Amino acid sequence: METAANTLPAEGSLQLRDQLCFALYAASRAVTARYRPLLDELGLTYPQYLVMLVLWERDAVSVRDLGAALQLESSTLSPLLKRLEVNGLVRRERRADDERSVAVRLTGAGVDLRERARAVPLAIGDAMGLTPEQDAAAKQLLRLLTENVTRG
Amino acid sequence: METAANTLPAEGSLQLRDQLCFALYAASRAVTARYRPLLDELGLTYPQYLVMLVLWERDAVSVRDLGAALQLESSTLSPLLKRLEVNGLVRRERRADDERSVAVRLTGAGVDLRERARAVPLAIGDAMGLTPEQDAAAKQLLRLLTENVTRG
DNA sequence: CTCGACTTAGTCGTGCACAACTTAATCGAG
DNA sequence: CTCGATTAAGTTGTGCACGACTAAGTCGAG
Repeated sequence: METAANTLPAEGSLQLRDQLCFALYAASRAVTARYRPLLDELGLTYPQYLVMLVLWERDAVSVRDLGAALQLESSTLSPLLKRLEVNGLVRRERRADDERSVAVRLTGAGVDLRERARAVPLAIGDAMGLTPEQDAAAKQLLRLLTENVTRG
Repeated sequence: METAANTLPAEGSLQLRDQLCFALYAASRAVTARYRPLLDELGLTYPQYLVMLVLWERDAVSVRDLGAALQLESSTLSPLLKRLEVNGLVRRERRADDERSVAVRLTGAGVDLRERARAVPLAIGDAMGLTPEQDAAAKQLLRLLTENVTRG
C-alpha cells in the first residue's frame, strides 16, 4: 500500500528504486549472504547446498537432471561437482547403460551431512521473518515471474 | 520410462521446491538472462547496467556511494568500473577535497547511452507479465525480505 | 604537530554463471 | 549396417561476488 509519498511509477522509468529487477537481485544476494555462515559450518557454498538438497531427495542423479532441477548448465555443475567430490560428499560414475551420462551419488559423508543441514532452512526461515501468507505469496509471485520470463 | 518424472512429494523441510530461497535464486537468474540480449546491444552486463542506472540519476558518484546504492563491495565495483572506463562510458578521478575518494563520472558516450537504454525496462516489464498490483506486491515483499535478512 | 585509528579504493584468490566449444557416446534414417 | 545428427559431460574464457588483505589519505586525541 505505498501511495502518495512513496511512488512515482513512471512508464519506462530508469530509476533504480522503481525496478523490480533490482529488488530481486538485491534480495537474492542478501539471502545468500545470510546462508553463508550457516553453510560454512557444513563446508558448503550456497549452490553446493542446492545440489545436496536434490541429492538428499533422490540419489544417483545425472548431471543433466541436476541441471534441469536447478536450471544450471553443465559448465557450472561440472566444476562444482568436482569440488563436492574432492570434499568427499559425492562420487561420480558413468552409467553402464549410457556411457554419456554420469550418475552423481552421495557418499556416506554426504548422507550424514543431511542431519546437520536440517537446522539450516529453519534458521533461514526465521531470519526471513515473513508470515506464512507472505512466504506463500512471495513463492507464488516468483514462480509466476520465472515462468513468464523464461517462456515469452 | 521407469523412474518418476517430476513428481514432488512434500514430506520434509529439505525439499528444494518448497524453499523460497530457491524460488528467489532461480527468478533472479531468469530475469538476468532475459536482460542479457537487450543489454548485449548496449554493450553492458547486468551489473554494469545497474551502475549506469545510478549514474544516470546522479552523476559524479563515489565508489563508496555506488556500493551503498547497489549493496556491492569495492572489490566487485573496482574491476567493473575499470571495464566501463575501458569501454568509454565513464571516467574516474580522485576528488580534490578527499584524495581517498574517487568520483565516477559519465562520458559523453555514457550520457548518450541513456536514451538507448529507455527501451530496456519497458521490454523487461512486458516480459515479466505481472499486473501492476503483482509487481508492487513483489517489490514490497522483496524489500521486506531484504530488510529482515540484512538486519536481524 | 604527531601518531595511531579509521576510511576509501583497490588487489588477490575462490567459486559461481554462462556462452562457445570439444569430446565421446548414442540414435536413427536410408 | 552406416554415417550424419543429436545428446551428455566437460573445458575454456569472461565477468561478477565476496572475504581477506593492502596502500594511501584523513582525522583526532594528546
